[in-house]
Amino acid sequence: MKRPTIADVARRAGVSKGAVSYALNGQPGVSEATRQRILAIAAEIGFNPNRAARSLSGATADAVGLTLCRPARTLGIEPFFMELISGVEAELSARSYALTLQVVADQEAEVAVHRRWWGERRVDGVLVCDLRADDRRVPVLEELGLPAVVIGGPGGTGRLASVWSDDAAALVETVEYLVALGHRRIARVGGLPALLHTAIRTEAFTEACRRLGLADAVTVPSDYTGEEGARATRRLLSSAGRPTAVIYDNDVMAIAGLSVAQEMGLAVPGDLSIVAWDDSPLCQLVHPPLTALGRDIPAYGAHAARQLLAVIGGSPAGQVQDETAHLTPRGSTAPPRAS
Amino acid sequence: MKRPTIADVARRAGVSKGAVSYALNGQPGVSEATRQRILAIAAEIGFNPNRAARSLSGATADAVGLTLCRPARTLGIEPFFMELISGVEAELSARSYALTLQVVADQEAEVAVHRRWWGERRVDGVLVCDLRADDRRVPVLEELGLPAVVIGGPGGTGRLASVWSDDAAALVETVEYLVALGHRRIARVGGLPALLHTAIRTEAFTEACRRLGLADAVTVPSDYTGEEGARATRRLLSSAGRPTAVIYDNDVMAIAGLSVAQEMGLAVPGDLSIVAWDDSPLCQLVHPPLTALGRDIPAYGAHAARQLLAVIGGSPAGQVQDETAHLTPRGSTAPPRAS
DNA sequence: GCCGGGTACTTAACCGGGAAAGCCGCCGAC
DNA sequence: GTCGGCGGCTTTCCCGGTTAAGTACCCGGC
Repeated sequence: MKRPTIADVARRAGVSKGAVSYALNGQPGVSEATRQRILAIAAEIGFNPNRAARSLSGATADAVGLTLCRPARTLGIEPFFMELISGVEAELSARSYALTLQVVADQEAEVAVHRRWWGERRVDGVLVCDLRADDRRVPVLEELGLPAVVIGGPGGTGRLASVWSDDAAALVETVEYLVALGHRRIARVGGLPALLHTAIRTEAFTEACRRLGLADAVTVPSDYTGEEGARATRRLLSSAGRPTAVIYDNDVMAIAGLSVAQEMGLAVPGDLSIVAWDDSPLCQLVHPPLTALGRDIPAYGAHAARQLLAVIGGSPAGQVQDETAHLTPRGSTAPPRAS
Repeated sequence: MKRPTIADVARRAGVSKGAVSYALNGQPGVSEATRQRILAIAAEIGFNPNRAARSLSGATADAVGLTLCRPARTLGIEPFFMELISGVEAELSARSYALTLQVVADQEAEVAVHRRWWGERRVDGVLVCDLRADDRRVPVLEELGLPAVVIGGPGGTGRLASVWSDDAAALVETVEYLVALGHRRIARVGGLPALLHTAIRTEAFTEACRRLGLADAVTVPSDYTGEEGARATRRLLSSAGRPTAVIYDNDVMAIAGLSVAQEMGLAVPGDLSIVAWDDSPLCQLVHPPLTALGRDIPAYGAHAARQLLAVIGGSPAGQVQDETAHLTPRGSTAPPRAS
């Protein structure tokens, strides 16, 4: 089945391909009658302009790129990315932009992909996830002049646009809530230490605990997997002066932590309160349901996509603050049992 | 920052762009010395051939498409798709193919996307998920002649290539295992009834139960969400002659079912055995850990991608059978308590 | 009756590669 | 010494759109 070109439409309409181009793109230069005739013929034979030809003369690829730098296992287990992609996609497809996805092994590979995409003009811009401290992708993107929106921050995004959420505020709110319940020994199981938002959360946690006069604010680093979350929890719960509340940097680790507590004979929330970051439906499926810090991730993705399209369109790079995660108290948090 | 073209390389090398093209593509027609000089210059100035220009003359987009037709919420919660994408991506990026992703609302939209992609030559082929009985996408793809690989089956794929896994065999194995443990009342919480693999599983379940002489093989339809899984479980466990074992079509529903059982005061596995389909890490995070039917999903995706590249390359469309899911017994299954 | 100006087109150049065809100089064969 | 053939290029055209520049025609005004 061969695909019709603009020349086929032109021939059927008895006009030149220039006229067809004007008609299809809503440009002046053809009469209304001719325009309608051309549109009808194009629809009838199922004409779609060849994207390559259009890109070649127009210099726009009508596609944006997203690279994911996580191993397959943690990519699958975290609802975050798929929800983010849904949101990004909803925004992009409404404007007929395509999303090109690439899973990479490390930042080196990611930078190489960015360079290639830009050189090939395969994408008009990229979305950047998992920002790190002194992220090497930022200077490269600035140097290339490749439109980009960083999903994360604040800070560390150079002159690039970004969409960020105030994780520090959310964490402070959580610590204050736990302290209000009567907790004095609060620990945290953090995400990958290399990621900037982990550092931001750790800093905020430490600071909030000090301000509220809590003894030691332990953060155990982890990698978002259930195994690591379980291991970290075991370590915390086995220590002398074990915490009465633990905050987890994602829901999977929180669920693993809940299991460990139960396996060690500790009642949740009686002996241990648990708070999860990322309020996926999983939090409501376990017993007790988890108190969680949640926000609208698809909307986050949609905002990032919208901002990227704006940057591609020439708008100045801004730092857009998205909704702050809010705490939904459920059955996993309660005042600590008097000991 | 402007991007170098083949003409820039040619000028620097003091040859024509034809010569550069031959040199870069490993064609005969240039001396080895010239080829090396051109390659060095291209690398030095960071030349990448413009993908649009190459597509325009070569008629290949070097990209494949994947459409996902699920609401954002269930997309996020199911590790399946993200793992599948990881596998697809690994295979594609090894061959420098890009993956273009689109999330659509329904099959109508999906067909429209396929037509557009093909007309625009944006992709060289597509992967098709969530096959339905009498799937309307199949005849359209056949008519368009768009290379495609269906992820699912067997059956219903027309003349399209497919990669499938023998869900019926896996389900039979599971039923036989439960019967061997002593269960006589087994129920199932199924996935979306419209999906072909749900129908295949339901058919196999009913047939296996009849063959083994089990009274009634109830399948309660659901939609893969935890809420629906919980509701279905409540219904099953409230009925007279309630089942002693339940098989769930995904792990999220199984976890929800486990919660419901515990909330109703039933011991798992003492009063109720639970088997989950899709053995994600979540299955090992709950108490008791779930007996699950698992297989290597990234590999499944990689096989599909490899087959699609073969079909694009002109190989005849074949039906490739992938690994059958295997049962990993864990703590959620045991002989039923004598009642 | 001729000119100016707008409308409705056509023509042709261009985007950046790929590749067929052409050209030139050199070598060996007869 | 002349011709064929080949290596190593260059020239040219092509892919399928967009768009600047050109053209034919019509209409109104003076």
